[in-house]
Amino acid sequence: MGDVAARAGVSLKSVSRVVNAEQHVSADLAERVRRAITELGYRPDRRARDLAAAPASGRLIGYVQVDAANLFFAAVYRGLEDTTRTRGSLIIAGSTDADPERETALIETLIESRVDGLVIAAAEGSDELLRREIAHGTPVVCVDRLLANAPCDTVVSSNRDSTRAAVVHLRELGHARIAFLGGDQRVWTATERLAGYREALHNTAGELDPDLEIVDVGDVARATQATRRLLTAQRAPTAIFTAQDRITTGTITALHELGRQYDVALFGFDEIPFSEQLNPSVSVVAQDPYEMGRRAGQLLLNRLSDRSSTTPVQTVVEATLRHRQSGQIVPLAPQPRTEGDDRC
Amino acid sequence: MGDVAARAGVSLKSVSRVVNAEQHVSADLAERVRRAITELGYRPDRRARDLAAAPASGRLIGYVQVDAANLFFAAVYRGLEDTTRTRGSLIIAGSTDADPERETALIETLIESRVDGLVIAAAEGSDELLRREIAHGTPVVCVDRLLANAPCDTVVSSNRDSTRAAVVHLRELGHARIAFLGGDQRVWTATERLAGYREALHNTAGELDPDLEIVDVGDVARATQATRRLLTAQRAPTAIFTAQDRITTGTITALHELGRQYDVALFGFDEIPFSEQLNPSVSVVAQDPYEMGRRAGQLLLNRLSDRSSTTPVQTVVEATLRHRQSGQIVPLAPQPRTEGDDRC
DNA sequence: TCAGCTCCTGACAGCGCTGTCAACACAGAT
DNA sequence: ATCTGTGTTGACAGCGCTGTCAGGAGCTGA
Repeated sequence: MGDVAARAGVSLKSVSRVVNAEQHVSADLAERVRRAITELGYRPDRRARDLAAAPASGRLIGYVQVDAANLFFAAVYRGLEDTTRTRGSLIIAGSTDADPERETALIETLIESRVDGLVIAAAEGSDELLRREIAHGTPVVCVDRLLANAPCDTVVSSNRDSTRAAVVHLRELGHARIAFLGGDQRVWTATERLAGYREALHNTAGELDPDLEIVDVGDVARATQATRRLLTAQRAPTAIFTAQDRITTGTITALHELGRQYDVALFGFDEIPFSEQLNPSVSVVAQDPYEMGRRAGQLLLNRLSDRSSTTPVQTVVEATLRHRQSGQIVPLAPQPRTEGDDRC
Repeated sequence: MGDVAARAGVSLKSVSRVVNAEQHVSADLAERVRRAITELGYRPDRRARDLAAAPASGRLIGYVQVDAANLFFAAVYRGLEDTTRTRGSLIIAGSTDADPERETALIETLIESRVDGLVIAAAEGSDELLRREIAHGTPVVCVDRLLANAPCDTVVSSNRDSTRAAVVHLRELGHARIAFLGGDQRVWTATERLAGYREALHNTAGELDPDLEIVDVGDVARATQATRRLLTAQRAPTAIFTAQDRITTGTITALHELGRQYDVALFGFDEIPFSEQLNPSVSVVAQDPYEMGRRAGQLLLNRLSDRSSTTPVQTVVEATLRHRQSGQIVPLAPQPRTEGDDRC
């Protein structure tokens, strides 16, 4: 920057003014500075600018996610990126793999980078650290998770309601025994979905059999295994609700292996690729992660521009029931039924 | 930091020493400083540290990708993240959506953030800017693309060779007319794959019909349409090579629509989700994007630690042919055949 | 006792930029 | 001729930290 100033024969401050397009700069001087800049290939140093300028210009945002290679988190990221780009913000992201230590370390590093805002789409954890940071004045938005006892904006899906709706649908098809395959119950979304399942059975006077509630099968292999066990057991379920994309994948694999894909109904949480092309096509509750990221970005930007308000905003992004073939399969045993089409 | 120093009754420099775990610090002083740090909740400012410290400590890495929500780029990101985390590096990423202007703007912003290294996994573009930056001393690694006339490390897949192998395989099954559906030919990987297709036909004395070479159908909808057109035309192909995951998806959709999925052979480039569960299961050339990201990270770390070497390193990550059902379908018309199983 | 050494500590400049404030030029008004 | 106001410019301090260097304490051996 000094070189530019020297070459243009002006002061440092004048270069700064030109670079920032401030007013009260004569056209002549601006022109000289601009020429010097291109001749020297000068690029301002963002770090120094942020250091010297007033704090929290909203130029750097931290994004904490479970796994960047997971479609859900990648889509949230994209939504966030697209909303915040308009303000010229950059995003520093990191994956935690649901490891609390990694999560804490990552958040600390982001804080040290003096991000102007933090978006957390991650498993539970680091609550204390986050609360301290919020108290310290950094805007934090939680996506797909909660943060108790802190004024923290939140964006979540309609986990419980949508699960309940899907399971009620299976009940209306005549299914008496509906299994639930869910993920790690330490995660809030997982408990919400289980609660939705129970509510559905409760509301429709359905059978609440603990044997049909299988949790902590959050990866493909365990879901495959659990499905096999479920279907080869006595009093096997006639329908399965899978509470997560990886579980849905595992269950589909098992169903195809056993050749049961046409007689066991399946409803999954999370859209999966090729849900339409599979045979039978797969009914799912589709979240909208891109929209969740967009909302998170907007909430963050709002906080950044208006730091006075402290009431946290809770946003629910409605998930959509996508009715396809697998969720329309009716139970094999003769049952009274009110609706439903054939079994493909 | 001043507060910490005051509270501990020491100088700024001593706090700095403790924070950086330098030697020649008495246990007593270190203890006092540490206590003051926790009491005050002090967190060092990474920006200021990087600004004051010697340059290029490899703490910040820029990653330019086409689309963060795309599985390929997300996996590259993950590989990059996992390799560079060991050095305590953070990654700033941005998506370009293959828009050259966005790409240039993004790279410039990253340069202004004084990233210590740059990984570019993107469509072509910004070559001049990158060359300048390389000349300026910033290590740059190109993933899945080339950068001519610059000492730039590169990580690519075996696009041409693997495509050739897959098409040769189809030829050996007896397919005389094999269509090629490819993406934007301004992109290097797309031209490589087309070249591999042509080499395969050439090497096996196959028919090179321009009508069977369809390019610039890089999204699902256009691929679906192109497949329909291809199969309803006279002298329709008996096998299709799709040069990209989105094209493969579109072609599968069309094949299922037309009920032709069992008599038209399909081999795709890029692994797709549920390739095993679809019926017929889908043969693909599987890239290893995570590994590509890992290699890119290693190359970058090497450059960062040894700035002397200037010879660029070219890395090819071998793609794998995953033979499944769709690529084993033999042509309908009676043909001499040497191998292959039934048509599902 | 004192040079010569190691170990520890702090003063100070400076990284590259921006905010503040003062200075100056020149217009129009008195 | 003097005053006020507006537009333009630069000097300088300081953002939060680290590198350099000098100085003091404490130990060794002569």
